[in-house]
Amino acid sequence: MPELPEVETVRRGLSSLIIGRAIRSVIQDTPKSFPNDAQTVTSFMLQATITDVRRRAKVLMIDLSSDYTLVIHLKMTGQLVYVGETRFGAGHPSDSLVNQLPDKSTRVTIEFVDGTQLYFNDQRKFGWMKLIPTLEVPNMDFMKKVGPEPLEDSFTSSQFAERFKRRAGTSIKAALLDQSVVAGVGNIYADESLWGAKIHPKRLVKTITPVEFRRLYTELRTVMNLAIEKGGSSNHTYINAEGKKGSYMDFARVFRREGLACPRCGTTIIKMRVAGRGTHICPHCQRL
DNA sequence: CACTTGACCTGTCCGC
DNA sequence: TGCGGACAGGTCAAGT
Repeated sequence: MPELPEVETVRRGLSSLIIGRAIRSVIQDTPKSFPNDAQTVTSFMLQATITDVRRRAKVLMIDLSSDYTLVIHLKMTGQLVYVGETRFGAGHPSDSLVNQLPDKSTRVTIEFVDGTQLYFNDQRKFGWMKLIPTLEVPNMDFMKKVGPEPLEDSFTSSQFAERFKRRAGTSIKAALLDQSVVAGVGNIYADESLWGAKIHPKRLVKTITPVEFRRLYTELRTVMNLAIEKGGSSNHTYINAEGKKGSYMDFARVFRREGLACPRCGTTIIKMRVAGRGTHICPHCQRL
């Protein structure tokens, strides 16, 4: 699923919902989704309290009072959904999504001492959560190689352009999706920002001009900030920590809009394959 | 080293 | 209505 804006939306939701709660029990029904052994889970999760919820790139980190951290990657179809006191309550009819959990895609259930639950659901089982000493998290291979956060105030346009030099021979779309170049960009916001910057996704990195890099930097940040404001993008799988969908797709300009008019020039948007991914462009605004 | 492709999984949609 | 294949918002391990 989730790219930076969706993961950030989940982080914000979880932050307000689970910090301060103590864990009563953990059910891991697939080792693939949660590889730690039961002994480690018992020792460092049970009775521990959630102290913080952080994000780096597309990875979530739930810090525990035991000085361990649950590191979580949702990959394509992962969800973290909190079901609290409102289960069967006024705002949630008994057939609503959160009242149907756990379901067949539930991989991990964390129950808190107050009786509320956090579910990790993942239809395709690509996602994972791992329990790691908090101090070890920065030493994970992923953390060591991932690129800078694109929405940090300190991240400049010139740093952005500089990061791409290592991928000079590949397409701009493949480079944008490379997490070691810039953190958190996935298929939706790659397409949306390339459209905004009027750059064809197959253009080789080495042919992108400084002016184009500057436009791409600005568009990427604008699109991602808007997406966070709208609670992310939802297909049939993505939901936030409260089980609700995001509305960015109502604002998307090319992504999954093939056959519709480009909002800038009216040309019909087409879908193609770039870097092995479905890719949406306006063939008039974005030329090779 | 840089680059591309296939693999990991399950479910859904589309064409025959 | 059934079946095969392509495809899905992500990353790795392989291959060239």
